[in-house]
Amino acid sequence: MTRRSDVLELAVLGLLHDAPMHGYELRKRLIALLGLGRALSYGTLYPSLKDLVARGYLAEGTAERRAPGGGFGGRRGRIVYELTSEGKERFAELLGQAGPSSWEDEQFGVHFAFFAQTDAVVRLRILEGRRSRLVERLEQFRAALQRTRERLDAYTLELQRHGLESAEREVRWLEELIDTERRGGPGRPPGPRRR
Amino acid sequence: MTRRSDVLELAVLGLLHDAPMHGYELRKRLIALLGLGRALSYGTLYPSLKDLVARGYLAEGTAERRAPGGGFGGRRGRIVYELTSEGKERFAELLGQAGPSSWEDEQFGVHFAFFAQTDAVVRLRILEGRRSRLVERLEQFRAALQRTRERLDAYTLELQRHGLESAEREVRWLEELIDTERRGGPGRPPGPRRR
DNA sequence: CGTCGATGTATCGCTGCGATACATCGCGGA
DNA sequence: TCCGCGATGTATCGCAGCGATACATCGACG
Repeated sequence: MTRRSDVLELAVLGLLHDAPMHGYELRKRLIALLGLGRALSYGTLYPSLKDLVARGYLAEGTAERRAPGGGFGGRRGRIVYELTSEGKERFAELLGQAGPSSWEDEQFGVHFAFFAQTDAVVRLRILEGRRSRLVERLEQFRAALQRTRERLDAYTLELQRHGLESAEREVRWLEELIDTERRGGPGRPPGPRRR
Repeated sequence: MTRRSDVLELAVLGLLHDAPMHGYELRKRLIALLGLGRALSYGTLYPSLKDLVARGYLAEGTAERRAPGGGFGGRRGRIVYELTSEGKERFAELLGQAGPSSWEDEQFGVHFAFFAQTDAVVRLRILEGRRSRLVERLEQFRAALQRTRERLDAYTLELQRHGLESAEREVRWLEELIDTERRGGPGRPPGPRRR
């Protein structure tokens, strides 16, 4: 499962939790947040927003935007989306989940992005789940490589080597994060942090 | 542009260039080749194969596979796909192209995978195109980060930092490849290579 | 005053992904 | 002996969502 819209639900709720926004702005933030190379399409975003409104998690507000000269002016004003209280509950609920879906590729990024608002126990569970997921993939990959090594030309071999190295580095990064997490996390250690 | 099927066209042609294969096997190889985390669906592969057959690049051969005991046995035998001579020409044509599409994310991987069969000039052009594409992305990313740095919490910051570092490493990798390429490439220096 | 690029909302066609169905094979265990 | 199960294998269907496009307003710049 884990449709694109699932990722979107958490991300949108999270972004709007900080401040109300309209679609265009939301889209830019989402792309930055998710590190999407491929741009997120409006054909994905707007239907998703409509769905969230229909489910009662978002409210649409129309911000007046009239031409200084007046007249009838601003037809088609911008639409500002805002979290309802149900939306806030839903966000908290999603943040509390730490199942397999939380550490699949795309979901992980979003969950991580909101770690500052996430419970420490959940954070750790997600990081560890993600790590074992990656390690598992790594094993499989190494095994496959082993089986076909002698059949490969220099370029293919280099490509595989590079892929393997990236994956290993990813695991090491996670391990450091887990370690930091266990001794208090980067966010809020006992003493208050500056700004 | 650059639909999934475009990537598939080159990849399929390239894999079948080495040896005829049936769909199931082809799919496994494609996934390994493209480093696809998300599995390539048959709903993508089979229609694509049909299209290639219709365009005359592939020929379908049915390999008999009857039960030892005989009988009517092998209904629905496996279908072996094989490159036609037009297919070979098409493959060579695609390998010779070095346009922007060759160094976009997914296309680049496939092109790289067949570098051993690619002309040295084209190889270099693709590598350099890819590099400047990545550098460009990097710049944008850095600028965006600069603009929002102080608004970010520790976790988001760490995520961005990690993304940036990965991208930088990717560029360095490409630079090494370009360098190697300029002094003769890993594949075929003057002397002949074993096997 | 014109126009150009950024901001902004919205929809439509078609690609291709996930799920599923169906069939045969070799294997290990009751 | 034969049953079940997982791997091998071909095939299609629903529908999510991506790319393209249309349309409108804005500020900036010459």
